Amino acid sequence: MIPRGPVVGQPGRADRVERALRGGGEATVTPTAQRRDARRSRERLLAAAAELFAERGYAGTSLRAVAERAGVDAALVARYYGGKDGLYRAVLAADPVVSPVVEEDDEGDVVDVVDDDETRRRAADELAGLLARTVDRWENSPATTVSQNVFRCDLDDAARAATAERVGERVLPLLRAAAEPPGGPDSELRAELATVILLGITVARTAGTLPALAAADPEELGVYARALLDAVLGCR
Amino acid sequence: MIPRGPVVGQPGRADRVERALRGGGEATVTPTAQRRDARRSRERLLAAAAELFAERGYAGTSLRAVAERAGVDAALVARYYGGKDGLYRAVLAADPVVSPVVEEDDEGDVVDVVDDDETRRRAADELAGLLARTVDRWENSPATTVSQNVFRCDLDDAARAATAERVGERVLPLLRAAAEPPGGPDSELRAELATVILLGITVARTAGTLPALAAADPEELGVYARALLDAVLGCR
DNA sequence: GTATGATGTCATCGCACGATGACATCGCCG
DNA sequence: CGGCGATGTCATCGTGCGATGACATCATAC
Repeated sequence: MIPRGPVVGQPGRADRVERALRGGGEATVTPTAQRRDARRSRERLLAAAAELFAERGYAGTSLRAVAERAGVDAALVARYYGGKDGLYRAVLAADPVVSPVVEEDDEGDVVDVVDDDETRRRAADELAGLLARTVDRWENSPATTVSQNVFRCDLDDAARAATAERVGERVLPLLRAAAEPPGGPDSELRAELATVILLGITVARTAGTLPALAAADPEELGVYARALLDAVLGCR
Repeated sequence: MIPRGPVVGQPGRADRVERALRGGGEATVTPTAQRRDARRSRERLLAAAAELFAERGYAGTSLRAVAERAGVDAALVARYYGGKDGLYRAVLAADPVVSPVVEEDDEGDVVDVVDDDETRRRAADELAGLLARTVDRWENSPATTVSQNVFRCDLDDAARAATAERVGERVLPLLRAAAEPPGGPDSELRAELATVILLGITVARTAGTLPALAAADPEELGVYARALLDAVLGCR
């Protein structure tokens, strides 16, 4: 194709109608209604990237596809995340791994905690909660990128480290605390084996290669998962 | 770059010295010594592809890299396998998933069998054998492509079907036979859960994101795996 | 009203990839 | 010897990708 110079009159055609419609009611709260909202663009890019990286992997996901799903121009990835790598890192950093613990504190705010100090005391309760959240993910949501990454052998060092960090924050503490005897010789190995069980079921279910697993009732699956966790963690 | 026509005198410089050296001793058995051996080229391509697909995944593996590792020209992939897809399918079809059963029959030939008829009768032995072969893989070899694919969510339908077929041939029959009661209501689900445990440990170990799992002694890991298989399959 | 920084859009660059076909070389058969 | 099919080699094509910078548009400050 022959290179053309800039074209006048075409770009950025100032959708005043749409803008008037969308920005209508909330002028004082958010003067910048829909368009020209950097935070919104960043968040939409992050959400679209989280979906696509989980569905198609890093190499299989193009920035153009992410931008299209986000309804945003692909060049904004470079502006807000520095490039594909930065976007991927942001996705890993925001990955919940398992469904967040949603509790309301005294003021009614929603908080998401994996309480590291009290875990040992309430180990049994916490384990049951983790299992419930995992079963919840089996019901509703596909496996996240971090969960999948635990079983991916093609990660570079940075991605592997970020994955390990997220699993270490979100999953391992509870399982470590539930391993009996606490602090025993193999407690770390047993916690990681429990991770393989929980996340392995999650990921294999999303992958869909094992038909009975993909079709199984999540509650029934939870019963088996509980038995397996007890077997490896030594709870009874 | 300006297109150039064919260059005379350069290509195919007839390494007579190397050929004479390598083909030296076995003229009658294999007249075509090293060069010009289609079978060898095919096999080297397949072996290199199996390594690289397992290390870097499908999208992360280039045909040029496969050809380089195989010591072969990249165009031969098209000739012998029709393209990248065909090469990948060939790798899946040849994937042993777990280390092959090596037995010697009466004539001393080496055979690799997963005996489907006798499995039920010898279920316990077979399960122990499968576990031993899996532990052996933990000692020596990285997880194969099929094993990894059980936990990959970015497969197309053909790759998923091929993966399911290989797992169904090589792993599931033994675990199905070991599920108690045999043919019970959840035997299929339990066999698939056992697959997730065995292959999940294998793949996560190769992935290297969980440090204690990656560093664990294979024999000790085998003890835990055995307990988990017993828990889900109902053997005791 | 105008200057300025923030935000969004577009065209294009260079690169790596898979695929392809033309051509060279070899071994064999008559 | 001469033809021919099998095998190997090379150059190149088209494509899609990530990255980049020039430019347009908007919101706000003054």
